[in-house]
Amino acid sequence: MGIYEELVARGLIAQVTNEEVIRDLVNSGKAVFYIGFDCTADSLTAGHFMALTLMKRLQMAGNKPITLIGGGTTMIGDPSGRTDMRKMLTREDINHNAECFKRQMERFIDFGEGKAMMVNNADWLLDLNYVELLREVGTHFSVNNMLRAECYKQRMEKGLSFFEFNYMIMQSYDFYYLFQHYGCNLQFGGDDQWSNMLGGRELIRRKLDQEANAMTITLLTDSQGKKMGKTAGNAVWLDPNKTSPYDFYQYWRNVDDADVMKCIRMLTFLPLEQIDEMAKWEGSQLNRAKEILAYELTSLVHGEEEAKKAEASAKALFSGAGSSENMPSTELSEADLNDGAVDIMTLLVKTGLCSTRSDARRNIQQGGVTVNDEKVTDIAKTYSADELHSGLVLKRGKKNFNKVILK
RNA sequence: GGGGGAAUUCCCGAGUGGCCAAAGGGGACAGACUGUAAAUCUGCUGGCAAUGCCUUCGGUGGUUCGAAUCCACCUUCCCCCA
Repeated sequence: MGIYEELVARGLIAQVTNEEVIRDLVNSGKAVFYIGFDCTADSLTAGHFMALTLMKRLQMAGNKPITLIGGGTTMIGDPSGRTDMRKMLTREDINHNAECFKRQMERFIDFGEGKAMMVNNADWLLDLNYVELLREVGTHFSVNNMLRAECYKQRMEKGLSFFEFNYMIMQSYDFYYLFQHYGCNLQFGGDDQWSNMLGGRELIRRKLDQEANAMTITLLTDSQGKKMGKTAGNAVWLDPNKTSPYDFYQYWRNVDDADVMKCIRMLTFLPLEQIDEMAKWEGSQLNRAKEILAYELTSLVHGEEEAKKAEASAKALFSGAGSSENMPSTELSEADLNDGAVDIMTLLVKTGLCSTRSDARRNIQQGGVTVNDEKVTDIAKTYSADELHSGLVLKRGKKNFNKVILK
């Protein structure tokens, strides 16, 4: 089985421009492909993760990945699939974010001699001359066609500025540029990028009369059709300082039954035979599958050691087995004490378990808070320095823990 | 360029002078049930030194005892005509 067939079996491929050509290219290791990443934040997210693993899979099959950092395109912001304009970022922010991306990507992709490349489209996009670009590139785009593109559909109702409308042209230009300078013959991207990618393919055909291809990756959605990799609108980050390995682990540990196998298939590197075997599991057995998913992904992103720690903490918290030493914790100092003690609401807020004191009060009143496995019912309950010295395990709800300790 | 409309809390959306921290829905959170799942039911959802006080209805200023609600200007967006 070639790598292309494996990608299909894993359900990773959404759309392709020319299946035969793409299959031959990747299976023979002759693809030079790129995926673009716009640096809208200072860390990659779980959403980017699938693209990174795809790069890795293809690289392992002998193909050459080009990771494109969108230092230029981020100046505009992709309107695809969005109902409002992105916040404009300054050049400094973008450069900073690009640096962060770079460091994270190096964990996944082997950038050794000739094995992969990293480029930044700021290098060619920012110096483009407007009138020249219009003459060279603009003539090849039909506004009529662009307006029909799926990626602008939503925006036709809410409004779309000319500024953002140009995003497609920038991305198309990237492909054209990489094709010419680095022999890049394939572009990959999220399924929401399809029209942008076709734009590039079309530009290459019109200007150079040559064929370049594009393939989109299935968007990882949950059983309700929502994009995965987000909790309450917040991204699940790959940066351990923004999303701790424990939280990362928990995110995957908690996916719906309906989504586990899909995630395992699409995101992990486990052999397909093993996955097919697991696909037969049912009911509470799926819990085991979730543990595997969470462990595998945490291990890929944060390393085996962190994955083991996260798993051990989870076991300690949920089943009583294992140690609590790796649980998220908060250190207090004497300065946090008031008359030698701290009240429960302060603790909940200090540990980040509750966002405000009101929030803490509500949680206590609804019976959602325990300390060392004892339910707290009094919002004025206080804990002495002695108790704090030996450490208290605070729990909000069923899944949120934090150990407070007074130094 | 001309004409019309809109901006409300996390989101959608009601509210057109005091009864408004603001209906309803969604989401989030907590409880029950479970398998750290889903579905269902219940509660809850601005903040605080809390039978009260403070901040919030695009922005600034004004009218009024009192403004999300009225007036002026500004900003942004949408629709129609050019």
